[in-house]
Formats: sequence, C-alpha cells, structure tokens
Amino acid sequence: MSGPIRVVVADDERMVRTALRVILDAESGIEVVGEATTGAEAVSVVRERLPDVVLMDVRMPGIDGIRATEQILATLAAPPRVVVVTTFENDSHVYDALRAGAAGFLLKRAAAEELIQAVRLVARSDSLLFPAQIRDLAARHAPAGATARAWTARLTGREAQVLRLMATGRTNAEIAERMGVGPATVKTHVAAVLAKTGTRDRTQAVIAAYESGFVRPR
Amino acid sequence: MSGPIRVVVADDERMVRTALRVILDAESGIEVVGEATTGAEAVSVVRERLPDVVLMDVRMPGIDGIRATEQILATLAAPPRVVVVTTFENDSHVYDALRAGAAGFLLKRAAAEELIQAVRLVARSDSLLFPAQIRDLAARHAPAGATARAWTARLTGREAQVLRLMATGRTNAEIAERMGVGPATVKTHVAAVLAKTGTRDRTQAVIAAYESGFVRPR
DNA sequence: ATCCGGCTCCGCCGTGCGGGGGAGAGCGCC
DNA sequence: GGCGCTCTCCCCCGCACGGCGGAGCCGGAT
Repeated sequence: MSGPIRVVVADDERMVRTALRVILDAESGIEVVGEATTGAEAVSVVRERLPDVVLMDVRMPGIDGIRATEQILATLAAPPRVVVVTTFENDSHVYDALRAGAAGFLLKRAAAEELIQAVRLVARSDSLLFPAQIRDLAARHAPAGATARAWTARLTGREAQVLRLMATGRTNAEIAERMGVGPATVKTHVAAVLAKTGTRDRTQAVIAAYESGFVRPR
Repeated sequence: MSGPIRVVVADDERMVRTALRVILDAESGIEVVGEATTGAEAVSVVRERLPDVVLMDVRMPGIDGIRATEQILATLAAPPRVVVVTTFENDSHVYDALRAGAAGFLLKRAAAEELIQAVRLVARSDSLLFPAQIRDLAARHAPAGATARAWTARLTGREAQVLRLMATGRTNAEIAERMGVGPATVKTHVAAVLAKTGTRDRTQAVIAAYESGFVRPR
C-alpha cells in the first residue's frame, strides 16, 4: 500500500483550509482529497474518501471536532489517523481530543515543514505524535487528565478501537465484523483491554471508559 | 414495620434544618433522627441512622445533594426514600435529582402541612411523589429531560436500584448480596430492566444509563 | 542478527449471563 | 373479594464471554 498520502481537511475557516491545502498539495506524495466545514460533514467526507490522515479543527459549528473524531474512529473499519489542529497552545479541548483517540495535534501557527512532517509521520506510524512544544505541554497539564491520558497511552490503537466499539454495546462477533478481523482476534484485544484497565469484564471496561472520559455521553 | 417515620435532614443552612426539625418533631409519628450539612455527611449519617426518609438539599458544599442521593441509593441495601428540597421552582437540578433516583421534591416555601404530608406519603408509597405545583412544572420541562424521565418512570424502584448497581460493574451475585436478596431475584430484575430499556445485555443497559443521564460520570 | 511489541488467529474450558417458562406472597385499588 | 402490580424465587437451556496457553507474521529497535 504505497501511493500518495490521502488527506482530508476539516476546518470551518476557509483561510485555514486553503492554507493547509496549498501547503500539502505542493508536496509530492501528499494529496488533499477532501474538505469539510463542520464536524458532521467531516464524518461523511471521511466515510466517502477514506483518507489516510484527517486534519481536524477542534472548534467547529454543530458537531465539534472531538465528537467527529469519536464517530470516525468508532464507525470505520479501518479508521484514518486523526490529527487535531488548534490555534491555542493551551487549548484544553486538545486533551479531550487525545482521549477521543486523536493520533496527535498541531498548532495552526506551525511552519509548513512541520505540517508536512507531521502528516508523513502520522501516516506511517501507529504511535502517538507529540510535536516538540506540545509534548511537555501535555506533561504539564497531566494532573488534570492524568487518569485518562495514562489510560489511552497504555492501549494500542487496535485495543482503543475495540474499547470504543465495546462502549457502543456490541458483542465480540459484531466488533469483529465491523473491524474486518476474526472473532478470536477481537477476544485477544478485549482481554488486553481488560488487563490494562484493571477491569474484569466488558461492562466494567465500558464504565471505566465513561468515568475516565475516554468515551463521553451524548 | 410500624413505629415513627425516621427522617434525616441534610441542608447547609442552619435555619432550614431547624425549621424542618421543629415542624417534623412536633408531629407525632415522625422523628428527626439526624442532620447533615454537606453531601458527604449526609451519606454517612444516613448509613448510621438508616432513616425511612431523607430530606436533601440540592445545593450543598462539596458533594452536592444529587451525588449524595446517588451514593445513598447505590450503596445501601434498603435505601431510604430521598426527597429533594429546593428553593427555586424552576431549579434544573431537580430533574437531575429525579434521574438520580429521588422519590420526589419539595419547595422550601412549602407550608408545614405540605411538608408533613409529603413525608408521610413518601414513607409509605413506592411511587414517585409529585407535589401539586411541581407536577405540571415537570411536564412543562419534560422535553429537556424527557428521555431520562420516561426511562426511570417505567422502572420500578427495585429495578432502578439494580440498574444503578449494574452501572457500578457488579455481577448479579454481588448485587444480590448487597441488596440482601437471592441471585434469582436479581436476575428477574435485570431481565425486566433489559426489557424495559430495550437493551439486550447488561453492557448495553449500562451504556443506556450513561447516555440518558440516569447515571452520570465522575 | 536478534529481540521485542503489536496484530492476527487457533484451540479448550468453566461460568456468568440472558431467555423461557412458572409460582407464591404481599399490597393497593376498585 | 378480586384484579393487577411488585417482589420474591425456582427450573432448564444455550451461548457469549473471559482465562489459559500456543503460534505465526511483521516492523522497528538494538
């Protein structure tokens, strides 16, 4: 699976969308395949275009970027990596986004090279992306969302995805079908989730997911 | 089980506590067996005195009346009926309290006779208490919390209690032990909860409880 | 070249859970 | 007194779930 990295840009400000598009389109190996101006639109566009990476604004009208991220990660069999784009360095919503399963985040004032680098990195890596300045920023804000952060950090991508699907009330078989893997695989992931979260059954795991803010009501 | 109706009063304002106490103590067949000034204190006092009725202020320092209500209902085998006391007619927290399992609510400006009547009614009845003015008030506010209200309304007291314990991740056996009944009984209640909530297993029921606001994170 | 972690599966086995019934006791209501 | 609801508890049955151990594959790190 090579070919260009397919990117979808979701931001309600036209200027930002345009800026991201020109920077990325100018880069060989990266292709912007879609744009969205709301969270709901982002979900449907992602569903259509099936990109590798989504650049998602946190603050958007209607469904915000966090809920959009949740929906994308929960409903797609092979979800793209979501990078949250924010204006403010100390945006508390960033931590919500991370809990929601975002792969990383990026400041809007980042240089073009940083943006490109971030997209490439996140497209091939399965690990969380922590751009320089933000990494220790997260560390400093840790006390507030420490539980949830430690939580998600310990879960692998697949495990987090399985937990999100568990929190929709699905059985192992249904999760397997939706993720396009065998039931045995799902069982393995579920077992890993239970072990890492210190819970004894799926119900407790889901409760923990709610209590920690890993998933959120409504 | 006759004898006087045992009441605990929880309110951070001394004047309110005193007023409630003198009114109720003057009445034969009603006995105020404890007072609390915070939510946390309310929980411990209720645990000690095991009253039939708790008059609970919504707004208190620390743990508020709603969380205190939740904790009382979830942790006691035979929980008392909780009546929420509020100053304002259109206090939105009242609906939270109802969702939390409060048996009814009362305005602080209610007449002494209304108060006594309410305590007697709630002490012997298992149905929700809707004092005159508040009943249609609830109807008018229905759209906002309609889902949750309709939800709890359809559940019997025992069923609601079981659901709350389910939402703490307990097994049927543990719920049975805590409630002081047999496991078979719990199974019956769980089955009723699943049927009434339209869910197929305990995990889905717990999710529904969170999504509807019947139980709340933190 | 080796190791490690993540993802993908395979068995086996015990059991908690949920579905399907039924049944008796208490109680408020008409 | 009879009706209906709630709460209590019983049976049997099938299955999804969770615990256990094992295995192969891959990519990144050392």
